[in-house]
Amino acid sequence: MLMIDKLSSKPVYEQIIDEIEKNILLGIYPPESVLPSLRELSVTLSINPNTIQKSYTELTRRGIIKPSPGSGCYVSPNAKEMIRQNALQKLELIRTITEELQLAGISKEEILATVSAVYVHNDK
Amino acid sequence: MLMIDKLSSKPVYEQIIDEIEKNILLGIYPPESVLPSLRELSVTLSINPNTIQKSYTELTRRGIIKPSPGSGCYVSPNAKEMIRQNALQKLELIRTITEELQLAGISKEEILATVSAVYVHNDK
Amino acid sequence: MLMIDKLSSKPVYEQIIDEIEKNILLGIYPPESVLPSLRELSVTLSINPNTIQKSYTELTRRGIIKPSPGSGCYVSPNAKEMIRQNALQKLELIRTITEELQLAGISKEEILATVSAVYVHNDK
Amino acid sequence: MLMIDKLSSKPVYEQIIDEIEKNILLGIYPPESVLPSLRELSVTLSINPNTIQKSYTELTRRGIIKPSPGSGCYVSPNAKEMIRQNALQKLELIRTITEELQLAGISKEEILATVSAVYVHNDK
DNA sequence: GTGGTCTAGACCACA
DNA sequence: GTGGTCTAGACCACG
Repeated sequence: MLMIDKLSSKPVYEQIIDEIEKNILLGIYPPESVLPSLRELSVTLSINPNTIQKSYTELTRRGIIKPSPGSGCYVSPNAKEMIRQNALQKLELIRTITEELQLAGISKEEILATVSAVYVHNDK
Repeated sequence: MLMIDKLSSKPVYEQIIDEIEKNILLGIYPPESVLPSLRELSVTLSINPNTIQKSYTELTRRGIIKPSPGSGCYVSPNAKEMIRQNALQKLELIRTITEELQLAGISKEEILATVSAVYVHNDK
Repeated sequence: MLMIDKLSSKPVYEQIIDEIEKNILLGIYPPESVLPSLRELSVTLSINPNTIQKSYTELTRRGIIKPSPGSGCYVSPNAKEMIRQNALQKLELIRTITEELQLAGISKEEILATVSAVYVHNDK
Repeated sequence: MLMIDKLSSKPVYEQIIDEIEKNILLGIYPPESVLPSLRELSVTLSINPNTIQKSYTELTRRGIIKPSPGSGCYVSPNAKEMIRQNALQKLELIRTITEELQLAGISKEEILATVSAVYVHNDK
């Protein structure tokens, strides 16, 4: 099941992408398996099929899923690796925010502690 | 004075906010000093006055500047502290992104290195 | 017998057509020989009979095979010639793509090299 | 003016992409210039704004144009180079078709002649 | 049934 | 005004 918050400022289609990537990483959607159909997700999430389609199109462009019209959408064999590659681009975002924080007088230690806390927390 | 990139993906009004905050932190706009007028910025930056106005309104909301009807806007006495408090909220964003990166299989070291690189680089 | 990749972006029914044409050209399906039945292909390839049917219908339309009610489909005597004629239409597609490549600044030599490489490679 | 054939099998949004790329290559839309707005194109071409949007989104993804919400879409400074890079992927398509033609018994010379004819024709 | 394209019309943030 | 997102509903090719 995908968790979508329609009131979030993050676009719904991006939330769907993130949730599906998460499920693939967690093994809920294993490689080669079939994803829920556009219409099925549309009904269960109460979201317009076009919005789901937009998410699937982007996932396809990233090489994470593979659509087969008339058959369904399948998780790519190398989906996890593709997700990792796309995630690396977020490091650039980290860099940008860090620059802003530095300028505002936030110490390096505060940021490093925030990052480390995430890893420590989930290592339990 | 203010460096604005109209083609940036960051909205112009946010760029103006960031630039003014930067100038305050650098002491270019000292506490109690008067900021450039709406019209002045509008002309020198070739930017719609409504956009400047939006930036000033947001800076006022954050307690960083104070409007003085008829005589422009002034830098708040505690502007630097207000900027720092607002920046702290961005740490939450760092946390969210870090969680996504962790799930995608990015190591803690990669993120810490990215953050450290920013501080090392600007300490030169 | 037939190599079908269900995850290919090329529709399955087109893959079937191409594979059958290939087998005819290679002499695996000689003129006047009988083709595998709909049910047989459907079972061995795990493909919907409607899809096989669509391929056979198209091959019939092209004059490459001939249905014989009650006793399967037969390879036309002039099948190879019909295949060649249909292939010639693809030259038009080559022409269209070439025009686009030329406009984009791709040199003639790059395209000629690509084409020649295919023939050299398969002449081994 | 963009030439769009709504009856073509090629999707309208792809035709729009191709036409805009063509105009950029021809210098009709110079680097840094503003493209027609979504609504303007929608009216002049009698095509739904969402379809135009889809084209602009893809052009943005390819790094050919740069949207600036509230201001318009601008041609990237390095648009021509980005178009060339994307065009190179079409060489792979040429390769695939050539393989099919070879299998069908089409000689290398026929294909080379087709390609050369395009360049000779437009060199006049 | 599936994914892919297109239209129509609405709402939002931004300039 | 601009681009971006979303909904609603239709049609197509494919399996």
